Amino acid sequence: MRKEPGSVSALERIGQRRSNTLTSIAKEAIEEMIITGELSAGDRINESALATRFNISRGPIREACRSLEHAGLVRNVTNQGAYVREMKLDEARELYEVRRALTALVGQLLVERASDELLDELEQLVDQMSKAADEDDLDSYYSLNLEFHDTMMAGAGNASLARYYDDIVKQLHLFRRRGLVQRGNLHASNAEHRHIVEALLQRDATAASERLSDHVMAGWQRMVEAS
Amino acid sequence: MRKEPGSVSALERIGQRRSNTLTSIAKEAIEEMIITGELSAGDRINESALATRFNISRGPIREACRSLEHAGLVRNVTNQGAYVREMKLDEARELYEVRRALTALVGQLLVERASDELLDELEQLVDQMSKAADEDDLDSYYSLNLEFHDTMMAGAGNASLARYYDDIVKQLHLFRRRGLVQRGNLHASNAEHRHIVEALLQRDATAASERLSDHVMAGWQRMVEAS
DNA sequence: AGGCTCTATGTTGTTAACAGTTAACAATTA
DNA sequence: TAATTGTTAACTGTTAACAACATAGAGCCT
Repeated sequence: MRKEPGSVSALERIGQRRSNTLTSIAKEAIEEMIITGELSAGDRINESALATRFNISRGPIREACRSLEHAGLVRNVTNQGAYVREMKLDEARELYEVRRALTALVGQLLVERASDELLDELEQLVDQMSKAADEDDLDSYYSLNLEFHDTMMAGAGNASLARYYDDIVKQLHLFRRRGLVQRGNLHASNAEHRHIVEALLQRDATAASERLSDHVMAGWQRMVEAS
Repeated sequence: MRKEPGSVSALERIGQRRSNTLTSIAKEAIEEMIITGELSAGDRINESALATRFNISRGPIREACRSLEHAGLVRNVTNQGAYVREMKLDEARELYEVRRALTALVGQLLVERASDELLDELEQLVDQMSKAADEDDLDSYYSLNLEFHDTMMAGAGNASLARYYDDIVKQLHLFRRRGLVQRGNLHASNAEHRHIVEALLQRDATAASERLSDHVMAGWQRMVEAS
């Protein structure tokens, strides 16, 4: 078997496999296609087409789809194939409710377990986000926001929780009503962040979980209103 | 077109044939083997052996294992195969924390959405459990307890939440320190149930979620202490 | 004995081919 | 024209075979 020069990134990774199996590579590739929107909700996933595109056989792709099915990103219909899951409004609301509960738990755990250094870090991130908001730098705000939530999740020290949370966030990408964060909402959103960090600094579990809960639901409102 | 006596089930049979792919059958079979303990934590799942045992080929079994991997019941190691997941104490504690958060959410949702009829039903179940506890009828208590929690979950009206909850409960079967409910604990456990229903009847969201939360963690304590 | 290489065997990863189903389209009929 | 019926092409479900890898054990050396 020889390597062709102009191959896509996925193809390259297939070439240099040793620890990674084709299934896991296919899974990540398809997952990324879904999250980036290259495949959008309702689209059919053609096994043969994907297989030839990746220069592999259908087996690994079928396995990947099974995994993604349980992750809620793909829907398998017998004799008809795999479709990218369509996320209705009600389903998204359901997921946001679960997200809210998990986020509240993060708050409780952080109050118990967060080191002072981690809280410092969170404060700094809020400051940086404030600056980004002032400058209307949406990209920076977006990635800082991600880092803020990742830092909190890491501090909670519960890997299962983190996995479920990631799962839900990925599924919510299927509910695209555009605009993740609207311009005018940046300061409002960050005010909530600051409020959250204050509760954490005071080691107030009730306040922390309540404010995180509110933050999630406010995000839901912002998303829905930006229809 | 006339209706034949036996043709009523034709549509059903077609529907079953549609939904029953070998993969889904294998998945349910393996899942059951894991939950019942026929396969216990750490056991290796031999694809070929299972395939010959089920009289099918390895393909569907591999797909089933991929699905179960994402469900947290199976662990896949490259070039080495699938193992039944081993659940360490810390992982079980993590899952119980998530379970606690989800259960608290059930309480909040029930306060908002539960019909009076459903609350009646819950009250009756508590009474029946009390009777079963008096008679030391462990089996009855066990199934009533299941029904109690299922009823609450159904009343919460959130299918995603229910799926995640089920997932977690299935995983926790891998953490077998025997004794699900100890004899002496039946009345204690049911007192918590009654306490929960009271909060629901008063439509007190805070109390309901707090008591459900406590109930889960008490269950964890009972399980750990029954080492 | 203890440790090493090397072979043999079984198991997994991957592929290709076959069989059954679906869906779209052409052909037929009224 | 509209509806129904063949017909075909494409796709999925499943299987069987091949290649790559891992493990256990025999034999060998020190």
